[in-house]
Amino acid sequence: MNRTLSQGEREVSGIQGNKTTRRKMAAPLQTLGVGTKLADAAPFGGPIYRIHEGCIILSRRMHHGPVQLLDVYGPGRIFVHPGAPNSAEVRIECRFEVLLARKHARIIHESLLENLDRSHRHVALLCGKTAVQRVATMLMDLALQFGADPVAQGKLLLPLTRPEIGSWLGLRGETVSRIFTQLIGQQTISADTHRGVHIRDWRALTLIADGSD
Amino acid sequence: MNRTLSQGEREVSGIQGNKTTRRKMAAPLQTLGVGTKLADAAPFGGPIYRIHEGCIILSRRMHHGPVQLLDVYGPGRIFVHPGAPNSAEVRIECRFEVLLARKHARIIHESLLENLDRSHRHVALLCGKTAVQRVATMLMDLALQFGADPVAQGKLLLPLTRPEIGSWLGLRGETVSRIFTQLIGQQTISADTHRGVHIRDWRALTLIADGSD
DNA sequence: CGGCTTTTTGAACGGACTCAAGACGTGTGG
DNA sequence: CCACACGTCTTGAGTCCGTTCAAAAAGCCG
Repeated sequence: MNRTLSQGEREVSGIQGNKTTRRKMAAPLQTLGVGTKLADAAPFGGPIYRIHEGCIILSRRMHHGPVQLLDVYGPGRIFVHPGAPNSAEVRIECRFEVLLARKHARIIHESLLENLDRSHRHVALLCGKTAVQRVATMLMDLALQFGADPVAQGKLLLPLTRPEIGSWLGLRGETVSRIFTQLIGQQTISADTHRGVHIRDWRALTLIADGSD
Repeated sequence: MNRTLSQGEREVSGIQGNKTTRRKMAAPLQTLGVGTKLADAAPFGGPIYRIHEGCIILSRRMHHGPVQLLDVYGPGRIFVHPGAPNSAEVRIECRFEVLLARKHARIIHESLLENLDRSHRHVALLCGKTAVQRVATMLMDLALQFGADPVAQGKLLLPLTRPEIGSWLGLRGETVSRIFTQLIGQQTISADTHRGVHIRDWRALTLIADGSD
């Protein structure tokens, strides 16, 4: 279900000469290990990745001190590194393909619109939802992104700590913690470790996320 | 300073044949009146506007009821109409130029990144700032967008009602109102009507916006 | 001047925060 | 295998900021 860190063919990275191969071949995948910081790019000219496996988190250093977590990128998403005050970090070992601005213009355009829409939904979440609703929404988002099967009560490995989830959702780590125990108490989710979460009642989660209680 | 509604050459709209004119000519400007709803576009294929004068507000119908205000577009900004659940409305009579996806690909790409960054800053605002900080930040944003001169204590005509400002900032209209009177009380701004605002102390506003008291 | 919408102001309430202690898990070395 | 230490997470009690609900005031336009 969810992609774990270590598996056979890592270190495929480096740019293999693929100029003379037949067109439409599978692009060469690169690999980056956990903790790697993705260097920020020249304004509007940064590299663009399509993530195949793993997880990248995007955050931003704020004016006076704290770090704001902005988004979590999972398999399938296209990551465009924004400019200066942002920084990106690999959280789950990451296999990805580099997209060229010229060649994949349309896909990049569409995924930028998608990311913008995602950010807008996140704004709506911050403006209109309570703490419980936010956590429920986040759990579903991560579960979908990281392939935990909605039906089969798939297990989800959270790529974030409690305070990081809090930063993302506009809450404190303590509040996130309280809500986890609350959700566990009412059998909506269960947890074997702090990071490993089972979604037991998907339907209940959606109801909570929408504020229907 | 700020562009008012009625002035000479309105109704320039409609597409004038400009095929045979010399290249790099000024694109024909279209005009839309206050209250016009911009029809939502086909997925990823909507029209793209560069705003020369006026104001467009972007909002979204939420799942159960309320409307979420997402952004306010002023002169100079490039507006890409997102898909289905979003809607856009002209708030100050608007003169704009239509950009073609093919021809202006680079500019559109850059402005998408800019809008995404803007949305990220807004998320940071919602996560980390208090009500006063939010209102101060918003006032500076609108002042800059609509050309109120920072030095000359320029007047700013708010294109939004109190509840709308509240929706944008994740607050209630009442709270916004309270903070306006508070800012007026401490001489940071002044107001001749509910919509017309003078920024009296720009430096103080920036301090408030950053949370330096 | 009347009727309307928008804004202001007030008092009580509540949800998330703060600060602090305690429990849990995880890795290390004996 | 156990003891210890460290970081993360949990839990509690009190506080604060923004909300809620309601009424009064101020604009706006006929």
